Amino acid sequence: MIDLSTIELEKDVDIAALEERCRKLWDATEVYRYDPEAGGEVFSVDTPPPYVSAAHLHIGHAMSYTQAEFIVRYRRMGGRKIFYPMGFDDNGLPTERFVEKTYNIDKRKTSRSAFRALCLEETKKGSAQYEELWRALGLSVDWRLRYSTIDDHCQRTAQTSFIDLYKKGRIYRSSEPVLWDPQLETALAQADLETMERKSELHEIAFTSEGGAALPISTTRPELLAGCVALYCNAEDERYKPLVGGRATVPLFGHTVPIRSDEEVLAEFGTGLMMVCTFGDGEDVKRWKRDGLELRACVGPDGRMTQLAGAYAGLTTEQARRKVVADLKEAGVLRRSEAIEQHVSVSERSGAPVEFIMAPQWFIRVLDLKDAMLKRSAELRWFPEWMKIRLDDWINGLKYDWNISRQRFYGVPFPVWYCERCGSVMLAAEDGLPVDPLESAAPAAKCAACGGAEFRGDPDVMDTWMTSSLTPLINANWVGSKERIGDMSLYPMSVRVQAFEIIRTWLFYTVVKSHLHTDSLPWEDVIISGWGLNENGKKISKRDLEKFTDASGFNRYEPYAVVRKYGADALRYWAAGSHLGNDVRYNENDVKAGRKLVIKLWNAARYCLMQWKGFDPGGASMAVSERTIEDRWLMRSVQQAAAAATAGFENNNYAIAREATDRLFWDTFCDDYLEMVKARFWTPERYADAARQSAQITMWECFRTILLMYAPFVPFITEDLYQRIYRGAGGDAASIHRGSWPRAAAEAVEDLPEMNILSAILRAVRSIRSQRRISQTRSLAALVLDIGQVAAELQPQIRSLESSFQAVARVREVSYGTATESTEIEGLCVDLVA
RNA sequence: GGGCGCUUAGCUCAGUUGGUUAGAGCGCGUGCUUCACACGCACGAGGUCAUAGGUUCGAGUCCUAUAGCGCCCA
Repeated sequence: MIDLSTIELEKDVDIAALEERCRKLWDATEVYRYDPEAGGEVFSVDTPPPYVSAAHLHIGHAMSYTQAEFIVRYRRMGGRKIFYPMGFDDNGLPTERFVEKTYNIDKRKTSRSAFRALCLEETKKGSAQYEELWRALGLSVDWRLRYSTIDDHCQRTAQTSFIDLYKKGRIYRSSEPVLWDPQLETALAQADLETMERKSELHEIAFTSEGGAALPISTTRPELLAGCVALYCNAEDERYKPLVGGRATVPLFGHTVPIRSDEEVLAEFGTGLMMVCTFGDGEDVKRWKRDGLELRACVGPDGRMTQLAGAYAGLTTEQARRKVVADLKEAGVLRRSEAIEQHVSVSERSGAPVEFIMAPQWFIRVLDLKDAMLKRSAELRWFPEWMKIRLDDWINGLKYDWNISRQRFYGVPFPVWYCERCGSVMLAAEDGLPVDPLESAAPAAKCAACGGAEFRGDPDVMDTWMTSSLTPLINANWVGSKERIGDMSLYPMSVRVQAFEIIRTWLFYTVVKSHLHTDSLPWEDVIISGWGLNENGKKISKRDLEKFTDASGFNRYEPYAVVRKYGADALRYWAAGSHLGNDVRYNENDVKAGRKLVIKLWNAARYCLMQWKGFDPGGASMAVSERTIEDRWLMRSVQQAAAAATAGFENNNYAIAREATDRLFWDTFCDDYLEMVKARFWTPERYADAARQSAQITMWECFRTILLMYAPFVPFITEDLYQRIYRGAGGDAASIHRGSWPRAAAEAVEDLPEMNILSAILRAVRSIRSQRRISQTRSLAALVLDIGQVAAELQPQIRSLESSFQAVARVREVSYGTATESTEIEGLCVDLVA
């Protein structure tokens, strides 16, 4: 005999204490531990390693990580063996930028090792903060699987990737114009660019032909005149055709450049004459490479004009532009200037407009992989499906090979040395990775090519995506690091969950890497989440953290503050409200709704415990056919809701599951069912013991199912109630989160059309009481049923439900006669007699 | 300029393959001290589904165009 009467739930739930109890329990019992030896199919999860540039965590981060976690919890309850790691990206530009700002450091005036030490320091602080938040939110991560992109294992993986691709002939080193951030002074990849709209001026400037004629060109960048190396017109353009092959003189600077033509110059655009400089944009680069033009680099790596710019040397491009325009005007060769809206490519990290700079860099050849990548994209299962187009568009729009060199300090070094004499490349030995070639000697004493004995380590670091594109291989311990848990049986991983703005970077690069290294996809499914938006419909950002602190010091965008005020379950509940792939506007009120749910679950449990007096959950069950109609109806509702929730989760659409569970718990279970059965306990003299037992067993089973259905969303309250009520009563699983997700019941409950009559009466009675301002619970004398107009076949059903009517109407007797209040059942009228 | 998404109640959002009278939460109004919960319950008000056409017996749902918003790319 299991005695439930010893369980006591205090009247007011202490949410903070409850969540703390759960965290301790989960830690102590290692509920979320990945056990390679356990049975069941693996479910492995690849989630974004966030940048750890410290204190910028907002409610949007909390939302997106929680959404991914709903799916993990569902799979865990479904019996899958979960591999759920957490990574931190503490590598690359964002961290460097953060450190530069925090310590007010100029990277040119410090050493690589000193700077890296500061980065590591910040990284440590940041990741500790993240881990604390993730734990507070109840993310069911196995923290032993933590990685950070700067740790030895990740560096080893990234360097191995480099060497593998080098040996496969996928990587080449080339000195050519590359996308350049003049503020951070590093090369960039196409994916590191953003487009910015700005106001600019289009100037029409006259060059001079050999015959002395004015040749006007249109440009937004007159400061590049010093770097002008050619003029181009369309090959069919009659105006300029005769000049092709000749030369033109550049105004202000006086050097002459060839006049050439090709098919692509638009005769209709501007003056039909185009100036090519080294380098203004990708068009210039293309012609320079194709036609073997001269090189006149007039902008340096620091974004300032070079000596080639003569009087303008040392000025920033902005300053030079203004001065050149003024000088052109004075020289009388500026024909007109027109204000225009311009779209410029800027560095995602610094916001600075990019330049093209000549520098030797490492590239991964990807342009020849477009078709293969489109095929991979088609092989992936996308949730939601239409997100696939975003990857396909990106692949189709690729213009450059992937430049993986960055002229920065803090990142994974290239495992490469160059022979000082002949420049040959020497790779590190794979068994000694990771290495820093600036600190370690080259692996051989002599250059294989020339016999030289002097080597120089590559001073650059890898693009941060070079490492993060390997997260599936990092997790699956591709390189076989001894200290790591996990092996290649985890690979390809089950799912990648991420937001859409990094499809072109993280997702694309990861697919590239897996294709090249393992000739496979990195994962089976990809789930793309939306953004949390602030009240203005913009993506929640750091700025919202600064803006929305109220008088009491509470900031509704600060996840910790929200957890303290409403509880982690409440925040999670809000996150579960957005449908997959959709953005959701943040609303503090929606978090409050989550808190209400927690309290409601608690109170429902208290109520059930009251009614379970004398009930032995370990005793014999009751066949469905022996239960009352209300009980069978509840069971059927539970089965239907569980099926709907399961279908939602199978499509990774957790919001559908939450909605189905809400309707079941709030409307069906609390508002209707519990009210219907109260009479069995309040007026026991009117009911057989079997009717009470039927209710007790049904409540016991159904409430447990409701807790299970809510468990992925509100893991704290459901765990606490499970531990207090069900665990002691023969619940075999140590945690509700290891319990089984409700599967389709073996014994399906049949349709119960007569319940429509009962709920129609319930609603009619509530309406009458409300109109007459009678308390819903006050016992009344009689319910009068007027069934004269009711279809004949319904009449026996109505008479058979008499005792149910008496219970829901809370009357002492049911009688038949004339009544005036209509119901949802055609012809059926009712009335109440006080 | 191209692509993707969005536009449904005051607010935040659902609305499955086209099918009775378009739903939920919050907010609002009225009532109920009710013996799980007033952080509650009941009842109610509130929508020409962005606009204009079209297909159909029937359109929030499908098609076309337009406008506005968001994101991505030139």
